[in-house]
Amino acid sequence: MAHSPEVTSNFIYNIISKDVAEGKNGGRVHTRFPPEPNGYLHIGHAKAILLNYRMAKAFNGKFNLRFDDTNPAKEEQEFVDSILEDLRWLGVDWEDRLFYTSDSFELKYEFARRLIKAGRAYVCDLSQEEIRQYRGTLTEPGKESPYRNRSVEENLDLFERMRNGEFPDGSRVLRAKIDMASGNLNMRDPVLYRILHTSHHRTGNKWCIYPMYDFDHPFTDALEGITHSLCSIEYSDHRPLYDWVVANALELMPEVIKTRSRQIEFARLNLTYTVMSKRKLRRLVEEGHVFGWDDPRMPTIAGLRRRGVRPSAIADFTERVGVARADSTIDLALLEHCIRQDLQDHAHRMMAVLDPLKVVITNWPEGKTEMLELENLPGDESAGVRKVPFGREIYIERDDFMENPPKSFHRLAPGREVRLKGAYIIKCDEVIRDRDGRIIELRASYDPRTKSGGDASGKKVKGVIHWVSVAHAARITVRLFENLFTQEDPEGENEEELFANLNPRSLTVLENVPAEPALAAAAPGSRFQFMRKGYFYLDPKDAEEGKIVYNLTVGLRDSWAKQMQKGQ
RNA sequence: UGGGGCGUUGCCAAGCGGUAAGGCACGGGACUCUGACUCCCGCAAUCGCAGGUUCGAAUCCUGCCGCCCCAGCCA
Repeated sequence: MAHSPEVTSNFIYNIISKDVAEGKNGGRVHTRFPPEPNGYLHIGHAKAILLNYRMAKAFNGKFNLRFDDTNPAKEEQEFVDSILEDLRWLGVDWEDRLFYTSDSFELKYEFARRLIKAGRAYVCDLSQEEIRQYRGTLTEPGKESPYRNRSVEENLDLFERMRNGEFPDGSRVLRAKIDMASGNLNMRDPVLYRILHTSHHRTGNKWCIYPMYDFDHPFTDALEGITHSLCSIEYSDHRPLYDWVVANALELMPEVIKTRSRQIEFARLNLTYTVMSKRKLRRLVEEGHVFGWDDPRMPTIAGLRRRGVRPSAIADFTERVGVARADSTIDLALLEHCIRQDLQDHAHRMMAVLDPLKVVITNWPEGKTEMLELENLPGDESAGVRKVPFGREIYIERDDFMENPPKSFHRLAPGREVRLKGAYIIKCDEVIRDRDGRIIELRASYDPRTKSGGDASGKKVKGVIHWVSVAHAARITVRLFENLFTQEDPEGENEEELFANLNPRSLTVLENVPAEPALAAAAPGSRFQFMRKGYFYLDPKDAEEGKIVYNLTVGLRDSWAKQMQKGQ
């Protein structure tokens, strides 16, 4: 079993504990995940999703799913569907609480009206460029809009006419009246509503004004009863505005707003050798560097799923990376470790030879086939056994043979013996070459006394290698993957250089790979360990077209290869 | 020259005034019909730096240094 580490304490858990102990919001805990449907979810989102979900669970609270669809120009149904699929696959449960921020546009409109009546919001006619200029800079205060002191009546009238579609895009906005001299730019009369004559994927053409995130998000949190609104660190600067909106909602909309929601920020996940930015991921897809959002090389949930990673591995990983406020980049090796550990006790062992070299066992009778019994999962009898055909000609991996091996090499070499997994011990007698000197075949002899399970020979060999019978081999396609990026920190690279130097070996397709017959008969979506190679996943998407394609999920650790590398 | 954050081993990360958890990576060894898995052992005289408070500081105070984020009618 994949064992989870002790749930180490984290600062968010500590904050929530304290809030509960103090009886805030009646001691309730209610979290949410608020994706914008404008892209696919990636493993960084998984961290956020599971953090929110776990916090709710840990305190016997609730978890909502809410699509943040305040910008119709960027959002699409395709992404809503993919996000839903990914979340279900991850195993989070929002019960009956699937919401869209657009569900409450009407209430927000009313809230905006009350803000106007309270003299805390106004319609501003400044152009986008003027608003920018009036905002000031990081070091200089802004100046007040000339429209800042319009009467409540005029503001109410103008705002209603904005809603009624009387004004073109960009001509007016609704702004909060806060503080143009604030050191925090977010507080310099932030825009609350803008005019957008764009059809929305849910509300159609009902609205032509749409709320901004900073106005919508805190209100919606409070409306849904969210007690702890977890988000990434770049929103820290927005917290005063978040609090401003929640406080006003509580005061001005007491009939529907009861919760004093609180925002807590944490550092987003970064992984070595991969990018998490939505834009760069989109670029990989749109420029055709990968097959799609679900390409197994992508760090998307869909990509990881298609690679063969199980949700339990992602859950384990997101627990192990921890939660903190410091910027960090997690070593890809940790993810790979979690994936291997998760598959270790589940994936049945099979044999396939990725880089075949033929071996003829000269003392094995021509035409004779023996059905050998192999365990599916050594150490776990409940996983059962299977029959694997063995014959006179077999394939072994080319690198399991060395003509002039160092003494530490435990595999096959001229005059040396090795055990064929689950079969017999063979000795290499002869090396056959083509006219170019390339090794094309080995001749070997087997020792009949050494049959696996009943070896009476007393022989001890160091090496055990996998094999596939030539006469019975099924043929499969195998896809091997390497990182898309060769740089450890691609996010920190110059983007054009980054895309000009993508790893040319990120994908290797091996056709006609000899494999034991069971691999061709497996159900789509099956996961196996190809012995001594790695974990592989029978691609369900290709299976729909009748193709048998195995994707590499993650390779096995290989201390021999590591040793060889060191020697060079 | 403004505001908000962050700095604990190669990478993460506990720690919240009482004398540096854990994981990954790495090195060594055992075991092994997967050079996998598993199991042992090793891996921070020190917590960005410098002062100060204290019997005692990674934890408190002061000052430096370094890194990240913010000037969308994006989220």
